[in-house]
Amino acid sequence: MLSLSMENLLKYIHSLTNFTPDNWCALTPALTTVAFSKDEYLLQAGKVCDALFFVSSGYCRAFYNKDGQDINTAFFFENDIATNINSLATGEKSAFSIQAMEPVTVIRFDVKKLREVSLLDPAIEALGRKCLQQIAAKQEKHAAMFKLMSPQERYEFLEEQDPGLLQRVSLTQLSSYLGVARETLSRIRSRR
Amino acid sequence: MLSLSMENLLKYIHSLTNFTPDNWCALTPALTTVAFSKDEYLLQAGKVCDALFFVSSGYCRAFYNKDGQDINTAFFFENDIATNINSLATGEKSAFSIQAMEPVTVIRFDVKKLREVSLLDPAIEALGRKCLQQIAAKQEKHAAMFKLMSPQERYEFLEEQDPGLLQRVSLTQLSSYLGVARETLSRIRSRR
DNA sequence: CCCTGTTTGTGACGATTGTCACAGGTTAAA
DNA sequence: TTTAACCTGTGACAATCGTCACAAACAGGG
Repeated sequence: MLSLSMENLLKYIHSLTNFTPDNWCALTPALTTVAFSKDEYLLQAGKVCDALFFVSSGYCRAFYNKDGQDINTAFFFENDIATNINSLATGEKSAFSIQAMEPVTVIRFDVKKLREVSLLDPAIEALGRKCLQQIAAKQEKHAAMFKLMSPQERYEFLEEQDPGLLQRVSLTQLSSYLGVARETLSRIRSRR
Repeated sequence: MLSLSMENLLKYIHSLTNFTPDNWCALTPALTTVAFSKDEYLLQAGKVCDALFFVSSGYCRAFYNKDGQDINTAFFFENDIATNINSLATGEKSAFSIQAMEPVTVIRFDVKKLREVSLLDPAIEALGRKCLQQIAAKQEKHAAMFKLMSPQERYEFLEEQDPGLLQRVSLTQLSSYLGVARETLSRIRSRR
């Protein structure tokens, strides 16, 4: 009997790639279900990232700390994958942290074990590539938002593309994600 | 006997992953060497991206067109891989173009053929994943630059991290890459 | 060598945003 | 209910940047 978290993950995997019960069996040794309470860290800046996290419930933020200030660069909701690709690939220390914003349950992919099981089953390698693609695509969208739009346009873009995010993330947290001061975001909201 | 371009590519591949002569033989059917003259398009906005380009000589830019204005989001020099991951993965039309800024020679990876040979040789799938990682890592760096730094800091960051880029890219082209007006970049330069 | 088109530098000015200060609201624990 | 901590709204002001206009420098073709 699968847990609810595992069922969500299985659905997610099937949306990406063909996956047989055998592939699933090969993958499961790399997986563990983990619960984080609010404000706990999934990944701390300065440490090497050695896992991917499939968010099953709750949500997280990724943030850099610049001169004592937090700057959010991503939010991860249900059925998103949170990780630091760079640190994962190179083994360098992570430049940002990932933190639970609510009580969160995730399925943790241990990278070391993932590498082992990838060798045994190429379907897992293929899944890894698909996940990477998803993450890269999400990054590219967010980056394009910054390069092409004014702060106000960025806000309006999110209203269209990701209204759920605006519902769940507080103004203070959202402001740094949009690259503006908290006060400016407050004014953007009030003038509409 | 391998061409110079192919030798460069082989070096690049070996820097990413272990690759046997057999792997190379399996890969070559997906490769062609292509020359572009200055201003020619490797990829046009509105068309679906069906290839990756390994830049062997010369350099290219990726740019969005917003309200008639070009906004550069990446430059690809020798031994970089230029493509649109999103369009490649989803089959959607590309939102940006890739254009030769000098006479350019590339090795073109045909995606359709790449998918065929990946099935035959898992080492090619693994190479694909490594390339994706590289591209995603590069994207993440550039995005972080935008989210964490002021225009002046971005310029100074490039001076440190990528001085070659500043040497080869004209002020006008560079300004949109840094997210500032041409005049502002000129002033940033003059006040140092 | 000159001419033409393109690129770069600079001044003036207005618009947008960040910063600082503080007031009103909300939430959760005592 | 009260209190304290936190989040949000708002005004004033300074700093930064974009826009417009034009001059200077540069590059390539005749």
